[in-house]
Amino acid sequence: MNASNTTDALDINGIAFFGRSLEKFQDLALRQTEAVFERVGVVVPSRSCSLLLAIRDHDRVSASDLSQILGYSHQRVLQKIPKLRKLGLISTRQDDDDARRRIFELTQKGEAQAKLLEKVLPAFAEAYQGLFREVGNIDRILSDALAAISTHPLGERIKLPDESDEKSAKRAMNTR
Amino acid sequence: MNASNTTDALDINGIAFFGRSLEKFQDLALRQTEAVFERVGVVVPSRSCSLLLAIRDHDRVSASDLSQILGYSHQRVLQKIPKLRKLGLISTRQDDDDARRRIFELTQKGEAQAKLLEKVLPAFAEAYQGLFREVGNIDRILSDALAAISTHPLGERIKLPDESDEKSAKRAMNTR
DNA sequence: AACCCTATACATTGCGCAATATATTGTATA
DNA sequence: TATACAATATATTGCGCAATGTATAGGGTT
Repeated sequence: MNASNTTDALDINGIAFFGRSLEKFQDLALRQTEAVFERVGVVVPSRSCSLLLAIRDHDRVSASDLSQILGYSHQRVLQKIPKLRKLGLISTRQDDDDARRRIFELTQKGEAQAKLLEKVLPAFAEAYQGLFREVGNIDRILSDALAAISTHPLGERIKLPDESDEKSAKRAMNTR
Repeated sequence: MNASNTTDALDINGIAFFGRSLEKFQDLALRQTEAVFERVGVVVPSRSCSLLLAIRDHDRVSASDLSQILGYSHQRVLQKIPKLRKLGLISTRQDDDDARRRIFELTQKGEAQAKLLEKVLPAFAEAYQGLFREVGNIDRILSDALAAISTHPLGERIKLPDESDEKSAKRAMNTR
C-alpha cells in the first residue's frame, strides 16, 4: 500500500477514538488478572468473582436477586450460572415457597474459592491503589465521568457541525 | 432473600472490581455516540469509523495493511468488512500484482460518510475535552496506566497472600 | 524446478453479553 | 372466583471479538 495523506484530517489515535484506550487497558488488565488467578489457584471465572461472593453473602438468593445486587441484567446472571455449576462451585435448589425461584448456594469448593478470593482481591486493590498513585485515580475519575455523562449526555455536549443540513434535518425528524 | 452479612468482607463495588467502572462508562458512551450518529445521519457502525477513515486515507489497502494501521487483529478487520460492504460504504477489488490481496476503497456513499465524520468527530473530541476538564483526563491517564501495567504487570505489583500455601505452590509449579 | 516459509484471506467455533420471545408461577384487583 | 398483571426462569438469536484451522499465493533457497 501507499500511504497517501500525510496531513490526515483525523488522527485515528485522537481523542474522539479514546474508547480504544478504554478497551486496551481493560483487555490487558483482564489478561493479567487471569494470569494471577491461575498462579494462586483461583478457578473462578474472572468475570464471575463478584457473583460468587454475592451468592455467598446472601441467603436464599435467586438470579433476579443477584441481578439487583450486582447491577447486572437478569440474563447476564443466568448466563453465568451454568459455568459456575460445571466448575462445582455452586449448587441449585428450588424455593419451597415460590416455585418460580431457583436458589443458589456455594458448594464446599465454592466456599474454599471464596475464601481464597478474600485473600487475593485485597492484594489487587492495593496494586490498583499503587497504580492510581502513579497515573491518577482511574476508578474515581471514571465514576465521575459516568455521572457526568449520565446527567449531561454527549449529545448535549456536542456542538453539531450544521444540523440545518438538509438530509440530517430530515433524518432528525424521522427518528423521533 | 435475606441479607445476611452486614460486615461484608469484600465490597463488590470496591476497587478490585473497578473493571466494572470501565465497562459501564464504555457502554454508556457508546450508546450516546450511536444516538448522536443517528441524529446527524452517520450510518457508519460506531465501531468501524476508524476503519472507514483508514481506508479513505490509504491507497490500495488490504485487510492486513489495515490491521497494522489500526492496531487491530487481522480477523477483526476482516470481520468488520462485510457490514461496511452491505451498507454500500466500501467496494472491493483484487490486487493485480498480488493475487492474495483484496483491496478496499470507499464508494461515493462511503466518501460522503467520511466527510460527515470529519465534521462530527471533532465535535466529539471537543465534548470529551470538556468532560476531561470536569473530571480529569481519562484518555491520558488510561494511556499512562496501560504503559505502566505493560512494563510492570499486575502480577508483579501484587503481594501474594501466602503463596507458600500447599495447593497454590503445587499449582505454581504445574503452570510453568 | 522443487522445496520451504511466510503472508493473506476465509471459515468455523467459542465467549460474553444484549435483546427478545415464551412459559410458568405468583399476586392483586375487579 | 376470575381475570389481569408482575415476577421469574428459560430458550433463541444476534453482535463483536478472539482463537484456530485451512487454503492459496508469493518469495526465497537449494
